[in-house]
Amino acid sequence: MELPKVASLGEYIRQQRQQAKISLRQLAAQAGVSNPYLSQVERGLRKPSAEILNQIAKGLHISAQALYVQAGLIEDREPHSDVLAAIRADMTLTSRQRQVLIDIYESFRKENRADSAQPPQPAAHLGDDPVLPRDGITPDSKEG
Amino acid sequence: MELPKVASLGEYIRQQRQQAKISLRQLAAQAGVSNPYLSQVERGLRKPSAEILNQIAKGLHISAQALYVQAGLIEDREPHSDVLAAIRADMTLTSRQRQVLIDIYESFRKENRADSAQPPQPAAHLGDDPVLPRDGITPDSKEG
DNA sequence: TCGTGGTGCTTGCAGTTGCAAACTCGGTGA
DNA sequence: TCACCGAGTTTGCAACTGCAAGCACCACGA
Repeated sequence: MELPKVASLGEYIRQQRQQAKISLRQLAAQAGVSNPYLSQVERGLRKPSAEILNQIAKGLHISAQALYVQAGLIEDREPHSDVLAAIRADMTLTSRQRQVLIDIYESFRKENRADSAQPPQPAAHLGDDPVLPRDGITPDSKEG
Repeated sequence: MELPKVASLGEYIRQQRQQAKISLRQLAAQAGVSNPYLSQVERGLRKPSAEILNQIAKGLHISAQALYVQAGLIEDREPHSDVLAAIRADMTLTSRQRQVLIDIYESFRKENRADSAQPPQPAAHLGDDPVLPRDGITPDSKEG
């Protein structure tokens, strides 16, 4: 795919700028970028780097992530569930560990889907085996 | 975190890659970038665009935001370690499954803490053995 | 001693980013 | 009518990204 988002990225920036009631040159100055370049970005003629995006976000006093999402550089929400997003974002894990958790999680979901269309039923044959050290874990078995 | 910025980005990527036990070329292939360029990025000779960063993150199975933070493109105010919260909030899992995931996650973290003060260590001995559901899981452990 | 296949690194180049300078257009005052 | 000012835009260029091709090195087997 081309970059469908880029077009809207510029519009989004321009929109935000106009809502802030500041001129292109003003924003350019606040963001520390040149005004010609900002002009081109707003019109979708250039695809700004993340660094520039970051500066523009600061100039607009909005979150950089909002712009990254607009630019298609970040998924608005992680493609799958929040669990996967959280696992992926957890920098205290090794990639190997991450992969294990992801594999297990996905297999759980697949299993739940496969067993029947029903949501989470007993389906314990997987989780039945403690498998791992339970130290001071809070069972927290509140299933919905 | 107390991590420097762009300079450490390359090191961080290399570290993550080596922990995943994959070669530079492998990661380059998985990320869809050229291996010479990835080499330069890892050595801090080039500053990758957000798009490339995004692809590298996918190749490493880590969140793009983690890399953006490393690159100094995003302020690190992401509540990244919400794995437990996400797991607990996931209604598609059975409580058993939840418990398994939590156990594993806790053990991973404990292990990383115990092995040394450093966050992510090889620590493959846990992740290496799937331990779990061999139903439909694809461990996908594509290591060397 | 070769050849083969695996690392990672260097080089040269096409394409892009981002900027400085200069431009157009509309409004204001003498 | 001028000159001036500020809005956004166009142009030309240095600097950079990212890739293809190829290099250097090492381990292994014939």
